[in-house]
Formats: sequence, structure tokens, C-alpha cells
Amino acid sequence: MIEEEIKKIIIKIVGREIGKILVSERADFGNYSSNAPFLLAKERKQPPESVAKELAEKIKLADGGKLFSKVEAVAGYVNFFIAPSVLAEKVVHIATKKYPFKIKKQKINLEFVSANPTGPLTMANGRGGFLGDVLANVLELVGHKVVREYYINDAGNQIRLLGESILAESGNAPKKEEYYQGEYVKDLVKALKKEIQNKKDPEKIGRSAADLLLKEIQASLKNAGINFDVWYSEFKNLRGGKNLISKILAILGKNGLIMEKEGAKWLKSSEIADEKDRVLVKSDGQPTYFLVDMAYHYDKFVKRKFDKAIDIWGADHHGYVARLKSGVKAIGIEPDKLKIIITQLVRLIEGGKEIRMSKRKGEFITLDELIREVGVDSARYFFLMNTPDTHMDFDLALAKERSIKNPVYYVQYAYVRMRSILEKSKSQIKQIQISTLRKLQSESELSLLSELIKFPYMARQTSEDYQVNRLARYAAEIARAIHNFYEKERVIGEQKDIMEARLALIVATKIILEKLFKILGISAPEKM
RNA sequence: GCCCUCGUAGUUCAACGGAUAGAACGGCUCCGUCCUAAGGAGAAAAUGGGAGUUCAAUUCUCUCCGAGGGCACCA
Repeated sequence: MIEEEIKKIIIKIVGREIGKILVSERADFGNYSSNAPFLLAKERKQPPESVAKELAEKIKLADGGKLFSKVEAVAGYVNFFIAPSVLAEKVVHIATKKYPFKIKKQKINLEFVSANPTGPLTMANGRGGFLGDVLANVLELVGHKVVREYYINDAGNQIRLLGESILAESGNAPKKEEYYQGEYVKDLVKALKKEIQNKKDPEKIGRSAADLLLKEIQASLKNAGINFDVWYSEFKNLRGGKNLISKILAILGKNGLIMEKEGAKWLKSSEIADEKDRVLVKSDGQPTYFLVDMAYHYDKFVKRKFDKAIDIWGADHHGYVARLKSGVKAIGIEPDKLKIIITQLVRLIEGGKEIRMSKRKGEFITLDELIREVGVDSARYFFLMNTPDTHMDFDLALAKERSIKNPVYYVQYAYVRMRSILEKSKSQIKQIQISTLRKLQSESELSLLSELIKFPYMARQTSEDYQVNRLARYAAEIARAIHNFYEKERVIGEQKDIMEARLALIVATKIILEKLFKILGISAPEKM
């Protein structure tokens, strides 16, 4: 990566690592810049401008025109303009080989969605779903081993509640306020007719219903292009015969972190973290969700030996982050190995007013509906371009109306334009030659190359800070450069060597865009 | 009451403590013999209020205002 090469040069001159290498958004600031002069200026008590000038001169000398066509000192920054020949070389490198990311490879467990099987997936589940799916793709791209996991919450009160709701709906029990409602409950009554007649055990009916709902959830996820490797059932893995729960209690007991109070077992969280003491085993002998979750994470880290676990949760669970971290710490696991990403809730707006989505009351827009209305690509991009921190407002009517204006089409159309030229030109390029790409000279060609070389940086950065929206926006930036190139330069009918150079550029662009599309999980259309 | 998010153009969203705060949609001006105009060029338009730290603050700290979400022997 070029940033690393720039860093090396600076280290050579300054004698140590200093400052940051920034990827410039603006062409007049070059491709990269460094803020090292600001930091040096402070130490030396000199104005940053003169330090920058001095540094730029030394870098220019050290480089000898190899990497940079221009090294500039402006307003205290050193700006680096990559030489066109180097741009060509890097782009070929990125487009043709499996790019070698230099990272410490890890075994990562990525758990996301994990919606309770007590109802269909809502479009809000899509937010975490798309995020997790794309994050897994990026982590894999840079070389990590990733397991995509769905935790099936199929044990506990909500399953019995679901069963009772179905019994009530079918007229076999009185209805209650807290029961699940909505069309899907009626559907479940029909589907489970026989069981309702025969057993009438709410627990068993709830479990059968959960199985049906899980199948539905799996179909919805598949439809949304969200993939999982492991479906981890709480009931089967954590509640069955030889379970981990007693093991956790034993570990905690050995560590002296359990106390008995009011007939229940408590974790002394206050001893290990700034947390309130929490119940582990209720006075009725049942484990709390907290204890089960500790067992689950023990399973991830100790039994399955993941180096890292990433959990993606909705904002309604954010109060639980500190608790689980302290729980993990209590069983001797380094809490930093557990990364919890919170996605903010999506507010549903209809006719200018907020509708409170409630799975229990049956008021929600399902993920399936969303995709049916706006399409997978549009839905994905809509969520992916925003950070998980944003409180989003979602108006289905508006989304339908605007889906045609979704930026995803801007990006895909840019791609289609490239394909279209390739097809019309009947070119048979198999390998992109660096020497061919080096013939590119015009501004729009070079700025497209400049966008393309950012690919490894974008991927690596995202694999480190999990800001997946960066990639969606990067795709749009490439698209802009493509449209610009398309408007400014013609390909077919130009002189042979110019045409070939541009075709090579198009092939490289197409390959890199396809890589991006694959990560983002959006389709690469032939035509639009 | 305590805790966690978030307040940026008319709207929906960007911006590892860095340069002139970027896009898209909407409104306004242009671009049509030519690889799909689902495009391009241009102008207008924003950091909730107030302090502080810093060479530099949308970003960090404090405070106020506003929005959302949490504070169970529920999951």
C-alpha cells in the first residue's frame, strides 16, 4: 500500500513514525497528505509552514521522482501526488492479483441479527443484517477467518409466551395484553392446528411455532442476501443435558464472585467492574439470560477458540453492553476481545407520523415487504451508506417513491456504462498491461486511477474500524469518476493505442467495482 | 432521577482532532447528430446555544436545549 511506502520515507527522514497519512478527498491536495509538519513544528517551536517545506524538499530528494510526480508543502501539510506510471502499476496490482493485506489474521466470530424466533424479521433487523453481512465480507477479504453466526433465542419465557399467545388466539385460553398479536399469529394457529388440538402445552406449541418462524426468518435472510455459517440454538447448545451453565457457575464460584441473596445467586459485578451486582440464578432455580449469555461467550472464546467476537445488537440492548463485558471478564476472558456494535433503531414514519413498531402487537414492516417494495440492492444500500449510529427515519411510501433515485443506481449505472463500452468494442483484453495503462494522461483518466488505488486502504481501514458505510460511499466516488471519464473521453473510434489504454482502464475499473459490489452484496447488472 | 446514542444545507445523510465542512434528493442555470441523459457542467444553501482544551474542534471536555433508547429474579 502506498500509505505504507510514504510512511517509510517519512520515518527515514524524521527518524521515527510521526503524524498520519491522510487519503485526500480533493485532487488539488494530491492523493495523500501528511500532517507530520504540525507535530514536528510543535516540538521544534518552528512554524509548520517552514517545517513542511523542509520536509517536502527532503522527501522529494529521497524519492528522486520514483513514486511522486509532485511533493508539495501547503499550509503546513505535505501533499503527495502519485506519479501516473505508479498509479498504473498499483491499479494493475490491485485488479489482477489477490491483494496481499499485511495484517495479523484472526479467527473471528461475528454474531448478528439473532432476532427472537417469535415473529417475522422486520426491516429494522435488516439494518444489523446488512451491516453484519458486509462486515464479514470485508474481514474475510483482508484475510481473517470469519464465522457468521445467528444466535437462536429458542429457550426461555418468550417461547412459552408465544405458545400461550397461539392458544389464546385459537380460543383455547383467555387473551392477554402481553400476548403476541398480528396476522402471523393467526397463520401460526392454522399451521399448528393439530398440536393445538392434541397437546395444548404452551411450551411445546411455542417451540413448534418458533421452528416454523425460524424457517421463515432463514428464508427472509436468504432473500436479502444475508448469509450465515452457524445457526446456534440456545435450546440445543446451552440448555441440554451437559450444559455449560454449571461450568460457568463453577468458575465464578472458584473466583469467589458468587453470592447468595434472597434465594437467588448473584454475580458480584461490583468487584470486577463498575457495575451493579446481577442475578445469575433466579430463586426459582432458572438461569437468567445474563448467565446463559456468559455461557454462550465462554463457548465462543474458550471452547471454539475465537480470537475475537463481534456482536451486533440493536440500540434497545445498549444498556447490556457493560454488563456482558463484565460478565465475560468474570470468567477470565479479556473483555477487549469482545466487540459490541450497536445499531440505532429505525423509526417508522407513515404519513409524517411515527408508528411505534412492535413485534408483539404485530405492527411492523417486514424485511420481506421492504425488499419486495424497493428491491434488495436499494434496501441494502439505503442501510449501508449510513453509520449504525444514525437514528434513521424510514418512510416506506417515500422509500418506494425514491428507490428509483437511490444512489445505488448511480453506482450500478456507472458500472453498466463500462460494460457497455467493453461489449461494443468487442475487446478481448485478458490481461491488463501496465505499459498500456501508462498511456493514460487526461485528468479524468488519472482521477479514476486515483480512486481505484484507494481500494486496499478502504478495505483495510473498514476491517479495523468496522465503518462499513465508508465502502458504500467509496463505490459512489468511483462511480462519479467513471461518469466523469465517460462524459469527457470517448473510447470506441479513438486512435488504436488510446483506445487500448482506455479499454484497459475500463477493464481494471470493472474488476475493482465488481470486488466492491461483492463485498457490499449488491448486484453487478449487465444492463439497466 | 441515572446511563447510552444522536442534533450538520429545505430533506435524507458524510467528514481517523486537520486545509475552502462533502454528497444525494428538491428548487435554480446550462449541456441532445456521438460508447444507455438512471448522465455531465454551474450557482444558491448547513455544524442546536454557550464556555473550555488545542497551532488546529462537526469531532475531545463541561453546561444548557431538543430527539430516540435503556435502567427487571424479561429475553
